[in-house]
Amino acid sequence: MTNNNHKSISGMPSLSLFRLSLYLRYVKALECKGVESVSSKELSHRFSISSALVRKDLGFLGSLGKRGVGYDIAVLKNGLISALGIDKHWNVALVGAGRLGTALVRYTRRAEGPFRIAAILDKYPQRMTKARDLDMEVLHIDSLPEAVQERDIKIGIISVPGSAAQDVADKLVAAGVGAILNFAPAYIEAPDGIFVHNVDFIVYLENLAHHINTNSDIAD
Amino acid sequence: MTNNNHKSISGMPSLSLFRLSLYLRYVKALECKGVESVSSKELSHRFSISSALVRKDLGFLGSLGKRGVGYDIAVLKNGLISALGIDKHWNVALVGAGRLGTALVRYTRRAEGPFRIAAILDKYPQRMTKARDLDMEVLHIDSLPEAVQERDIKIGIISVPGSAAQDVADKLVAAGVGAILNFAPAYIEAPDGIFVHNVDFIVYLENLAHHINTNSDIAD
DNA sequence: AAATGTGAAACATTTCACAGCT
DNA sequence: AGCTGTGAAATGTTTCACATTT
Repeated sequence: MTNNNHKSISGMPSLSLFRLSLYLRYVKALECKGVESVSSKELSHRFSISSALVRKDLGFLGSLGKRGVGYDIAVLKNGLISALGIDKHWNVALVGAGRLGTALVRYTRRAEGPFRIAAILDKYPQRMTKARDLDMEVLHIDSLPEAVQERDIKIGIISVPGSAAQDVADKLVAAGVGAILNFAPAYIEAPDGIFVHNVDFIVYLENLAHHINTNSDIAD
Repeated sequence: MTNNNHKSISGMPSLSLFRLSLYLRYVKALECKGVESVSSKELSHRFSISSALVRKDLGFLGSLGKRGVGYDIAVLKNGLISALGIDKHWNVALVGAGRLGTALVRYTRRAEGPFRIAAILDKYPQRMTKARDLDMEVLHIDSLPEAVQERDIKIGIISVPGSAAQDVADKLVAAGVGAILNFAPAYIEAPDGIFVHNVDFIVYLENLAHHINTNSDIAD
């Protein structure tokens, strides 16, 4: 009975995948409290969705639940970790050692999860005094290819100014990463097969502005 | 012919709304270059979507295009700004003046958009030496209600540790904000009518890990 | 009795295809 | 000729409803 078999769930809706991460964090919290099992109903309340949707989401992991009982915390946690592909460590390169980049490095370390900042790079490594307390050398961006190869880096994080973002993305792709998380205020693209998430602060604020305007007419 | 009439597009798909922000940034860039008009085809290429979808999205703003020609840049820009509800300034409160918070403040200022950080708050304002170069007093979190009232703050940004996030969210809601942007590693909830975006770094990384695993079998 | 797992229905979003302007 | 705007079809996602299991 191996549990090393990566499920590799390709047909899962992308929103389901995001929710799996939320479930995992909640399940971990329950585990810390010593809880032994959880129902789709409890999860549905926590995240304001329907219990049927929770069951559909968890159905992608296989039949992990017990009818009449619920989901065993340990089984569910393992299933989620396996489905998310975080049952091993992932080395990450962070490009842009400014304030945001430094915050992200510290944040990743504190999370103590499967993600390791294996390299920090910048165009001006010597100027990055902000990053000094990170206990890690800031490399010049030109050493990206070697860093990615030698340190088996699969994911790149971009925290440079918007004007430099696409260029950095191209370099990350050329160096061989498989996915990019972009925090710069620019929509970047990558070739097929390279996954990109553009996380744009201003886009979220604009979204909220619209919602406030539309919902409750607080217009002036 | 007023152009102050807020369109208040309620029935727009939420993904369309996000794309409007992307279109706006691109349209602004074209405007700077002196371009006069743009087609749905060009926009569709830029964002790797179908041109029909672009036209559907822009259709929510009204019939702004000219058949056989395309969309006038100035007209489109105004339409997007109006639809997004950013044809006026929005005062924002940022809670959590650590590294991430400081980065977000500077980022917002640099963007020179409609969003103004009108108050920065923290549980330990005096300790926030990182925020010193922001040229703004860091207030104690207890003065949130007065700050929100006096400064007409409609949006709250949370950049505190995950354990404090829901508590801060509750305080923001009590103080009267209409929407919350949460960067803390916690899924926070708010009453109906208050919009929340949970932007969770780790969730994005887990998502990418899954995609890499699923797509190209780099699994050892 | 309680909760899962799942087809089928309902709903939402995207693409297709083409009529209608410029 | 070129491009928008838009019903209709296709696709994707969520909810419903209930048989099934503990």
